[in-house]
Amino acid sequence: MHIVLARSADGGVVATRFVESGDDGGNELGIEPVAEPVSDLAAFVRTEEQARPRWVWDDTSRWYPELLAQHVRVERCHDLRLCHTILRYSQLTSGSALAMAQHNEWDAPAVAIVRREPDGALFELDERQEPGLPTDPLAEFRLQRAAVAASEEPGRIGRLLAAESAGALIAAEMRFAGLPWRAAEHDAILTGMLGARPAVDGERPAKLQELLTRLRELLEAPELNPDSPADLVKSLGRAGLIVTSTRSWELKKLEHPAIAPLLEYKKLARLLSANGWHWLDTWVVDERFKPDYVPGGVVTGRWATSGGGALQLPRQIRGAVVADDGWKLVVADASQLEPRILAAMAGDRDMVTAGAAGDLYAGIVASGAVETRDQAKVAMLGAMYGATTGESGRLMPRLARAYPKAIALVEHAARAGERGEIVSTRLGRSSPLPGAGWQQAQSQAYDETATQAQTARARSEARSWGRFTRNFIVQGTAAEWALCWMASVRRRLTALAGERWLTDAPHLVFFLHDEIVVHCPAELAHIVADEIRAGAAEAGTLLFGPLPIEFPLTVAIVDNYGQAK
DNA sequence: CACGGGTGCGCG
DNA sequence: AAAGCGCGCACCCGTG
Repeated sequence: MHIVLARSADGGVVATRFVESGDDGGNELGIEPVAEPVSDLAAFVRTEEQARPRWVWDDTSRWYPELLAQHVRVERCHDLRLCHTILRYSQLTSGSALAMAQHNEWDAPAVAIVRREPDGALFELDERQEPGLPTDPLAEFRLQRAAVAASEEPGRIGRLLAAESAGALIAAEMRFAGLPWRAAEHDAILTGMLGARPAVDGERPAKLQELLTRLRELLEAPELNPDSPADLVKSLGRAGLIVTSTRSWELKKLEHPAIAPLLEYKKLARLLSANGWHWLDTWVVDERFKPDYVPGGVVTGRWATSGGGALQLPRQIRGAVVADDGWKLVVADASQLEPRILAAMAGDRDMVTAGAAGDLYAGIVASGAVETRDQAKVAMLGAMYGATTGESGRLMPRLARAYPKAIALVEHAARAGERGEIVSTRLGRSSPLPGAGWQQAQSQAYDETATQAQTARARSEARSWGRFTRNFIVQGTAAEWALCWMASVRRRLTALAGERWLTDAPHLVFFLHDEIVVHCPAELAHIVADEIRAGAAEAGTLLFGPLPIEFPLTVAIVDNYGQAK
């Protein structure tokens, strides 16, 4: 059963039930649905949830947080906006009325309803301000059902929509629970590396100030601001150090007494500005880090974040992520996920076999394709990213001889992209088309009047788009695997919880593309680890059926995140 | 003063 | 060793 929730013009909530009608594939929605007003949303959802419906709503981020705040969880949902975006572009539904229709309000990104102030307070923004067209979830849901039903692969696209929606629920729940964060520990890390917090915001902490003073002396540049690349290049030049950029790896090649303190300054300045005390004040509230996850925020289907930089948490400060007393963190990451995804997608049995023993790169070396593990790794990255030069570019052909099926798959995706065509992931998320400027440059390149520079530029842009589509199928399918994994883990943890509320039982607290963190009572940690492993196996089957491919995990049971890996 | 592009670096 | 994919964020600096 589905229950569609909508907001009426007067701000009230209206619910409409759908009951599946036999085996018609879901296109027809059976008896004509009746809308009913809902006065107490939380109570309504809590009651109806016992029948395990799938809740249908415009944006999970606009409905679910307030339910969670009232301690109401839902098992399943259908996020209309996220699903609309998938169906709009998917090659599996390209002939549908939804895909053929003009762009409309469902193509617009969800509007954030809260913003975070530096003091940690939440600032409420207006509800969707843009006038737009009135959204009709019911009509949109019908269009989406029809698009899936008419697809040649309703199973695949249906699984993708379910996984994407589950991801939206998980994002809201992780935001609600937050990542356990010890502000005092974070402060201790900062103080140890930078010196005490300055009394006045904006002043440099002691260690940074010392480094700056030394740098200015060593470079004889009393006014130097190392945060300004232009200023730095100039000052280095006056000291006889000619550089075209101030990137760390570039500076490392130089021999000069100022280089070591400069690299140290850059490292500490980065820590201070990205994850210093200001970040701590803004994003950590009541010993929890609560970032805004953005499911589907990346074209490939990966999540993004908005504010807080949750997906870039530096290793330096992971020691501040500490489990509550009597609790543990179970940290699990999928080993070598993307190359394994590639092997599975291509059905390349030799590459699958190479990874079967645990270390795919070691397996590639054992097959004789390359000599060292580092070579295997660099060559695989080159294959997935489209390297043409350097060691990676040189090693790739050897990989192609050893694993023709896997390499042919990414080469095929690259050629399609170069021609301006669409490619798709395993479950049917499709790449966007290149922009109008790209198309125009390509057609002009074959024009007789095209200059050599124009032709070269067009070729370069074509190859660049080919690298994007080459990577899209792998990164996007890996993102699907991760969503299925996480959805499975969530289901298993919910079963484990019984009647206990979300944060009183094992629950997901972090997700990082191919890695998850579960916060759980210490005595359940080993059971949780088993469930996480079972979830990975389930995700593999969901995507690749009976293909005997393993997605091995590295699982660590720790007190703080810094201890993992 | 606000805005936006460029740079650099954190993560996968 | 620094090439090839996807991001977000802080900072600098030129422009309006």
